[in-house]
Amino acid sequence: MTQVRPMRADARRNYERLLKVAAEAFAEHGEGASLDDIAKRAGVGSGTLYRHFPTRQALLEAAYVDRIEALAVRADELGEELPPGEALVEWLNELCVGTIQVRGMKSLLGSAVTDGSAAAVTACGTNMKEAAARLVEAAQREGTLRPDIEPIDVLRLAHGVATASELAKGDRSAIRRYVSLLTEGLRPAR
Amino acid sequence: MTQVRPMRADARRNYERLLKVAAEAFAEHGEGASLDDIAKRAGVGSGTLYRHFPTRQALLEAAYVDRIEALAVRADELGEELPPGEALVEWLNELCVGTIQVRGMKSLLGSAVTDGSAAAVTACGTNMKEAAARLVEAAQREGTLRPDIEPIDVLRLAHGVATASELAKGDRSAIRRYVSLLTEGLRPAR
DNA sequence: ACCTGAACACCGTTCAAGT
DNA sequence: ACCTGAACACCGTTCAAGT
Repeated sequence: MTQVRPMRADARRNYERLLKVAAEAFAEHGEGASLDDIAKRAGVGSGTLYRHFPTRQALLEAAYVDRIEALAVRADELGEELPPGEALVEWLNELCVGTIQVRGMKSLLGSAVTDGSAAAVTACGTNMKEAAARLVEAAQREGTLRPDIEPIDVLRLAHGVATASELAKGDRSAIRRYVSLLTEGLRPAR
Repeated sequence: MTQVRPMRADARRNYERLLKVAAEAFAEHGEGASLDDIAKRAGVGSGTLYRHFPTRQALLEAAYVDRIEALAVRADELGEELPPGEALVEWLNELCVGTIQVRGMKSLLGSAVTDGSAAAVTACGTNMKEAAARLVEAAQREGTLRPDIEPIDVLRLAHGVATASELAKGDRSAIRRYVSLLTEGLRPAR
């Protein structure tokens, strides 16, 4: 398939420096961190940043792709350890907490689950959707999840809970309340 | 109290033109609409915009203050027409739908319920929080709402549901599902 | 008292020139 | 093949000059 010729040594060095600096910058200043600043801090011209990462989303995704993959793997682990319903609840918990702790990841998750967005067909989006699908389908077979919920709904709602939690800033009890509310609402009608 | 001297005729004219144009611009381009463009379309210098509305939030709030007030009034109407639990559910429905339909209102609601934000002590924020408090307390007395939920939680969660719904873009059934999930989750534990 | 618009600072993006 | 950084466009914000 897509024959990936190895990068030239300097290109690869720049690519990796950019990723490292970008992760720091997003963590520090949020998803809107200055791209020019990232290039400067990485010691490269701004054009180089654009050559490697044509859009802000591309950089965001590259900087966090390993965390996304870890979350997808975690879904499968939980699916093996716990009954389907509990696995989904626990995964949602970790997903929401993780999304809030790592600034910038929320917007990445968001664009991955936006309908009609070109970014929706990214590796990270597909990864997450497949992971969610496995947990969702198992829980629905078991009867512990509302049957009208689609995998992508779960991801969107996690994004919503993360957004609500951000509004609570320092309030640690709020996020716990919001996640529990989400998982309660996901249970089938009484 | 704050003695409000009437504005000079030209100042008042500009103020009103700015509000009208701003509402249009926010509806068209979202909360990030260009302020310079708003000033130009209103036929005033950019300095005039800043004189009347020192921050983007101030303009946003002024443009939508009537809608916010209508929502607060609506809360009381529903409180008289329906049993407390149903009133809250119906109000949340209208709040979420209204927030999604009017672009720009979501960020206004968001900043109104952000902890530690200076904007939290705005007229619109207090208005909404008081309206929510009346419904929340009544429903909790009735026993149809989880006792650990605070009025501000309800507003933050509505904001979260609106965010999740935005990700679904055109999907009309998604928002219904997300709101129903929120109201289900708000019911006391079984 | 209020308005105007030039001036400034900042940021994203492109591209000609360089290696 | 890749990098650099000047150049451009755009936006928010301030403020001296004008009425």
